[in-house]
Amino acid sequence: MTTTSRAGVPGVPGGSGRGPGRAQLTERQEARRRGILRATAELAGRGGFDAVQMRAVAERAGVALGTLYRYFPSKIHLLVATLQDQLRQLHETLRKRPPTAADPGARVAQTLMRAFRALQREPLLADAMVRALSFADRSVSPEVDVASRLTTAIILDAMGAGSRPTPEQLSVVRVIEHTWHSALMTWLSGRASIAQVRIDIETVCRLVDAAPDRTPKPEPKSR
Amino acid sequence: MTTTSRAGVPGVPGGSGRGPGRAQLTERQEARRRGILRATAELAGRGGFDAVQMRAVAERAGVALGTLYRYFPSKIHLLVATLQDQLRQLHETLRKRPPTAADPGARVAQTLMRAFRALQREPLLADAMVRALSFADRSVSPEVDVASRLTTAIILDAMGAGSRPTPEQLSVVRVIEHTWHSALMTWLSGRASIAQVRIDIETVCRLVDAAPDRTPKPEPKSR
DNA sequence: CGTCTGCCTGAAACTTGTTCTAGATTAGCG
DNA sequence: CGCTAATCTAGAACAAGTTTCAGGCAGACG
Repeated sequence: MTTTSRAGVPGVPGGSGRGPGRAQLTERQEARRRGILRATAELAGRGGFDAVQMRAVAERAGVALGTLYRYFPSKIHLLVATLQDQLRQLHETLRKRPPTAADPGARVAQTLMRAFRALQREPLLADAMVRALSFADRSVSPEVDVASRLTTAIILDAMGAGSRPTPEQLSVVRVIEHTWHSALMTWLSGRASIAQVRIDIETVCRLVDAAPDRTPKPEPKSR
Repeated sequence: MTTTSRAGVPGVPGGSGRGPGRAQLTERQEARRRGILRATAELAGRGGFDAVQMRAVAERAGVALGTLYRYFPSKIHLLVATLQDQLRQLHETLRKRPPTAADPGARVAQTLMRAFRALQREPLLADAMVRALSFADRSVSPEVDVASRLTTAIILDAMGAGSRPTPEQLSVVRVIEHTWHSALMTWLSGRASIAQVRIDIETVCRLVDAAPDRTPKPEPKSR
């Protein structure tokens, strides 16, 4: 249970003797991986977290159960990878059609509400991904971190914070992210309405305009 | 799967023909319930979420597995009930020694940091409770709602918002709660440091002092 | 061409949450 | 006291995530 990552044992298919960095997959392997993620998204979209059953994913993707586990060491890893996929798509879309509001805070709110509407179109898929994200333990930290960084990038883009956000701004972004995830969860579990989620998002986004774009104090902190 | 709550079938021991409200338990049953919760907290404190295994809880509490399930219809229910317990204790403690800071926002931050330090003393118990809370689906909504209301009450107390908080204040409290839960999760999964959690809490608490204590419109709400 | 190493398959096994069943106990009540 | 309904116990059974194993296949390399 929660074996974390094994040392030298092949984790991802191609991850044995290759370089220590990103394991790079062959053509067929890349296709297999995509097929697994597609099967996952389909199942999740139809029945939410519970419908994403490892045997079902393997069968639908046309791979053996053991192979599925070789690509994704747990159901949580699988769903977090799916989330990463969706976030990358969203980031792409947003890059093409950026938010239009004047204030940075309003732009962030607009962006998040757009994402929220996208999730409302596939509530069961959203359920699966968000539940996985919040259930993830330490063994999934690296993957969750990637997802978190993607979300941060999306919010920073909306703020127009440029390439060097202040620590102040980063704190605000973290708080926005916290609110976003948690508000989403309350909506998914039926304890908050869509309107309430909007209010929460707008409330927390007020912090953005209160945070200075560039702090006028150039003192370097020692960590 | 996720059978939600059955209609007339006995859910809690005493919940068959009695009044429609809270099922009230006999002496022995109340003791049994407490014993189960104690066993749960002990196991959680020693090994976190994974160590709270239903068979182990039943054995340690000296009840049969079926009985455990009669009292708490799932592992998640069990852990959320444990959380409710802890929140009630915390609320009690805080009532005796309220935060001392001058500004409402600072008082809230002080209160949450005190709670955070308490959790740091039992990180594995915290892990179990928070993971359960965030993994809870619709079938646990009522119980999660109780926990949420307890948290809200604690924060409102710290704000000194009196008995009639404004909708504005309630939104801010919800956002604080979101941040609190999510920041806790990032800490528990090792993706954020204690210092970072403090910063996030302090950041979000800035919203408190920006929200009006009493809106200048004295219209009474019907409710 | 033959071999070798690593990847993939199919299937069984194991773990833990959850459900079910049959019988023993208990509590309330006439 | 004896009856009845609810509760509790022990244990099997089931479901889904995860692990393991024996063997097949394919490309790399001599």
